[in-house]
Amino acid sequence: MTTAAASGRDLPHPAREEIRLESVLHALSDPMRLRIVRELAADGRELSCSDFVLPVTKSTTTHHFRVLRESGVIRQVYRGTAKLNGLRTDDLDALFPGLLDRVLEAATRQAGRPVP
Amino acid sequence: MTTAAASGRDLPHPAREEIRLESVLHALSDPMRLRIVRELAADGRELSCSDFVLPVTKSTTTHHFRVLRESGVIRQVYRGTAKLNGLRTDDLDALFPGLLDRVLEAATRQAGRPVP
DNA sequence: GCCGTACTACGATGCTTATCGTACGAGGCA
DNA sequence: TGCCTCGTACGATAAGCATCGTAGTACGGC
Repeated sequence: MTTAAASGRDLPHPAREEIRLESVLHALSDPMRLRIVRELAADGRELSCSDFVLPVTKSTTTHHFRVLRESGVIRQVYRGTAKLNGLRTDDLDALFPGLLDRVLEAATRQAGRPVP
Repeated sequence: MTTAAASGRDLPHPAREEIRLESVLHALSDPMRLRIVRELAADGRELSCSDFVLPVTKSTTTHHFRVLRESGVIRQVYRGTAKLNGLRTDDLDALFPGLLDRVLEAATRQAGRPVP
């Protein structure tokens, strides 16, 4: 846990045992959100929302990040004016072992290349 | 191919290479459809629609089977008055190795028991 | 204190979808 | 042939959701 002194308010996340498989699958079934998750996985670090260049407006981006957070796929922490996003790999692997990895692998296969 | 003499018309299925990960995830993200898929996997055989006892009407059931077929998750074949449904495990495993198994495993874990 | 950046909240919009009911077609069986 | 079962088609409905634009809040830097 290197969540060193995240300044500011914090956002509602589902606890590990509240994460529902159906919600996770639904969150991952949107191309834009799958893309976000792939980039997060590829980078490994926590990224701010503005690190993502998506072909939608900022409000739509906010919406997608919210869906990902509320489904338990990502964790969001305010850090000053930025908001850092990280995959909840620990929780997801504990609940659904291997699932996230297979989805990411499947996405890469389908795209024919690793994430840009 | 043991598709022995399925009587009657046949239904439109996506070819293997047309199956999209997002569509599969979306198909599996509905509780009713995930339940259908779990029962199909648990049984192993091809089941007719009426083998499923779902808390929805028949038209809704038809709709869910159609979504599963059009996303490439199941294969449907008419057999007299019945329609047999089988998982496309071969195609799914070829495209997205391990994905279906992990989803099924995750569903079982979450339900706390194998499919009824 | 003021400004700019990062993100949010809210309302609108149009599309998708999960659900139902009813009416219909296809095939087995008496 | 006529009936029953299985499943479909179609229309309706209500909810969900992906998207946008605008207006607003929080925070860091000047």
